[in-house]
Amino acid sequence: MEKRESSGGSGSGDPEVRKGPWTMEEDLILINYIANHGEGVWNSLAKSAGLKRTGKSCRLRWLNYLRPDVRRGNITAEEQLIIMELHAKWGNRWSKIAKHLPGRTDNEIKNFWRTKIQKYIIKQGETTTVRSQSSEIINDHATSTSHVLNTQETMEIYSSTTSYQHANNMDHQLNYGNYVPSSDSMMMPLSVEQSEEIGWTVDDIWPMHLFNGN
DNA sequence: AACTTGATCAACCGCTGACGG
DNA sequence: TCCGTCAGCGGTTGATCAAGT
Repeated sequence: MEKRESSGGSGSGDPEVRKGPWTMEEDLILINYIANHGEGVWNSLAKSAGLKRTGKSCRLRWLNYLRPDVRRGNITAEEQLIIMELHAKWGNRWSKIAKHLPGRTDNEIKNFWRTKIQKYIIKQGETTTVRSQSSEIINDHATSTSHVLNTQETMEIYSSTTSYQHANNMDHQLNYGNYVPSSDSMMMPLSVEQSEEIGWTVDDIWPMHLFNGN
């Protein structure tokens, strides 16, 4: 990795371009700048803000982490159902899937799929018929009733398909955390507990940026 | 307690399509 | 039409942490 600067014309030739994890200071600069000037052309934004980052990096950081409407924390059972259903329909169109999960990013959904679901499916061996099959069943449950599924029910649905028959084994891997059945559960805000173990979080930054004036 | 292994996720890379000159 | 720039997307990597031995 890191053999050369980013492609696609969005990279700068600047040898001083910073890479790697973002610092709190960088986050603050980016948040403040966007709060004052809005999102714009990312390359010029990065320069104007005084960040030694590529526009691409700034955009990614903003979209995946700093945006105020980014919802962090565990993927709920309901969200998982949606992900599986849409993935069955569209495949790896993560951004498209993410549009149906308010507050979730394509990166997050992609990671979730790869680390949880795909791994499980690979274990089961086959995939193709699985998706449509589970999708149909999920559709039945999700659209024909107003009832919101809880974790147990979600797993039962998966278990009812031949290929997801061991899905109960996922239970210990999938941490549904504070899933709260609600007609609007997709919009449930992130709880404090969900991010408390990180040294600093976006929650720390947003109030700070407000106090920074502007 | 020390080491190994596996899981998670932020961030990067490379590609593609849209758009404007 | 061609070319350069940019945003956006999907795949991949690597750091970190937790669990297991």
